[in-house]
Amino acid sequence: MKKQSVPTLEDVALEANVSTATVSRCLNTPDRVVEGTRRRVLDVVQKLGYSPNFGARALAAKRTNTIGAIIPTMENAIFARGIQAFQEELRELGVTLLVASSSYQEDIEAEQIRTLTARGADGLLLIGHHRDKEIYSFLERQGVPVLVAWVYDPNEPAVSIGFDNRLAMKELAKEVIALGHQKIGLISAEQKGNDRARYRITGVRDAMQENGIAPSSLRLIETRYSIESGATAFAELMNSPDRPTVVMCGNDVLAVGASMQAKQMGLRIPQDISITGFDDIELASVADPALTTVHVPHRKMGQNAARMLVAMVKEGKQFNSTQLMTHICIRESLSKPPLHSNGAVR
Amino acid sequence: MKKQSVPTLEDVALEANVSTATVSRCLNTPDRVVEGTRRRVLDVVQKLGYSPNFGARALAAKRTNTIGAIIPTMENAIFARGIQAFQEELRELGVTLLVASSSYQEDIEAEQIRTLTARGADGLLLIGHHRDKEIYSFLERQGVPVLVAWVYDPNEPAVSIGFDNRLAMKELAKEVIALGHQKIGLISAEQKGNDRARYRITGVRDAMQENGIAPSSLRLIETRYSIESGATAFAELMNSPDRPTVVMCGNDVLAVGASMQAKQMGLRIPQDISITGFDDIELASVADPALTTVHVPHRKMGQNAARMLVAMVKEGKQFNSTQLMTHICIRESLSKPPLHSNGAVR
DNA sequence: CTATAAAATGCAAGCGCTTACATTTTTTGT
DNA sequence: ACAAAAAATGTAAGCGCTTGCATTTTATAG
Repeated sequence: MKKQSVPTLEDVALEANVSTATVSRCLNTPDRVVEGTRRRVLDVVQKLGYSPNFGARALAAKRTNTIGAIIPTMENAIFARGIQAFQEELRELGVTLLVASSSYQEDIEAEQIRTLTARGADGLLLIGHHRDKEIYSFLERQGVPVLVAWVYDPNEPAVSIGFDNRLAMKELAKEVIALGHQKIGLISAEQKGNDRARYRITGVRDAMQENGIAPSSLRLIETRYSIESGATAFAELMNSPDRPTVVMCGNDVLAVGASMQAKQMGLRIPQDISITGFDDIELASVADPALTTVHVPHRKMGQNAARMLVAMVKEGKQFNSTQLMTHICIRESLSKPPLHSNGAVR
Repeated sequence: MKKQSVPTLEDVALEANVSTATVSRCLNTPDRVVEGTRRRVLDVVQKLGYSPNFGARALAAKRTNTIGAIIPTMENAIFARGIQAFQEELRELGVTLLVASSSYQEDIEAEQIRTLTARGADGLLLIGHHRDKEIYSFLERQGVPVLVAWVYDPNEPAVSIGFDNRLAMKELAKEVIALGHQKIGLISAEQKGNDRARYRITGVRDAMQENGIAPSSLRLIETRYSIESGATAFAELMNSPDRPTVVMCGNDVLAVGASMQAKQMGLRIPQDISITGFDDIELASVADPALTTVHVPHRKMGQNAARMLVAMVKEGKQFNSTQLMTHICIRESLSKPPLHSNGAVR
């Protein structure tokens, strides 16, 4: 007949005829216990199917070997690869990852931060700098180190690992402009609470300014990240008077949506309309035509983030923000504007 | 000067001039505390930035209001929508979701199950039935209810919510065969440890058998779930002698990969080759041509799963497995086989 | 073989919270 | 206005684990 309740350290200790302290040591610092005892204890652990209670452990030891990450969404691939790499590296380091998503909503993010902190996350990975000051001070008070990813901005107080979104987008925009495009459409995520989106928009504006293109030549649409909304936004852009000759998108998902819509409208890419993305996720290279986009070193970012954060947590190490480089990925969806492209069709 | 350490219940109690019990009640059962006291306490909570320690709470209360889910991958959209809905519904019910991914590896899944259990997950959502018996008995011993999703199989001991993968795929295959296809290619996920994949393959086989098609007419390739591997597998299928006239795919991601590869090879879909998917994720309807696939009610599954699991946890309720219906989504990527399609091209 | 250092183990005090039960305060009925 | 019932609050016992310190055992040296 099975024991009714979950076995505890004490059950193991009793059965193995040692003290709870010894059992604990067998589990946490096995080399402080002599071979024979250890084997005996571990056998009992096995036999009883003992599994330590996390809450009690966290309470007593004041650390959890857990790191939390809060990403805006799990619904598309944008964060998937980076987080996957992050998780893999953490595993190597013996740390568990807890992921939560905020649906791009600040209040939900704040709640998730509290939840993960209360659950004893030793450190937190957050996306982007933008959030209430109060959250940062809360985390500081709790003694939970934070690493911001997906952006690099040395002027922000929080330490970050990522890339210069503004610069990356600016480089791409310069490329676009160099090809002769003067009227630029831009489909972006909503700027509110999303500094990556803001940086990228600024990047386009900067490139335009540097090339003497009037800011009014930019058609900006903000929408949520999904293939479908990319398609809708694209249609809107195309149906406006004085339509752009290129549609730059805040990420690859939007760009794929735009691209599908273009085909649907009978527009050839890039002959009739150029489209660019951002991120270089798998989708970008398999899309037809393959997307010109900005390559982001997601895996590298995830790996480094893991190492940094663990060092911050375990050794109290301080880091400076780390910049990773992006590069432009020229593929088929971008070319010169069509010759007589001054205005709407017909 | 700020307090050095994280404030505890006791700090709040002292400052508010009440007992810790009262503070605890203010937080957990506010209606058992009189208005004035409550306000005073909550003010102090606010002021001190107090946040309850999860471990201590779990330890004392023996529940965590947390549910864990372990999905095979976060890398693509297959599970995203269902899990998103699951999470949203849980939020409504005041329960937090913890997600972990197993990378389709049994041992990692087992580890994650232990981790989440030790962390005090009150219940677990798992994908598919297939896993070591020992894991089930472990969970039973720990008193952690499990709900299996993405499959419906009343013959399995674990209670599940999902659809009949075999039947769904069989229906689609029957449709395919009815159009005249005799040589069928099938790109599947690896069967090992993935009962959904196995069920789906069986579905195709069943449909073939019912229609008197020799089992040898099935070309099966197992590969991992990614656009790229879908493309590779498709190429392999096309380059084999006696190539199929239709390529059925274990999911939409593979199908999109196949579709891209087809275009690359100059094959028209569906005139030269038909392709089908499974899941009906967003990608399927925006793909060009739009994918004929099996629609799975992901959101509904997620929602119901949340309600069931919470009822199991909170009220100890027992459920029978629940079947959700899928339906075939006929779109453009499937048609009759080309007229003279007996063998390789040329 | 004994003295001493080192290694192994045990003891017991919390970690921060919830909750049954005890006590005090407020409300209600007459 | 007073007793009894109800509501609010306090007291204190754990929940299961880690860990500093004390004690016992084993290894090492003379």
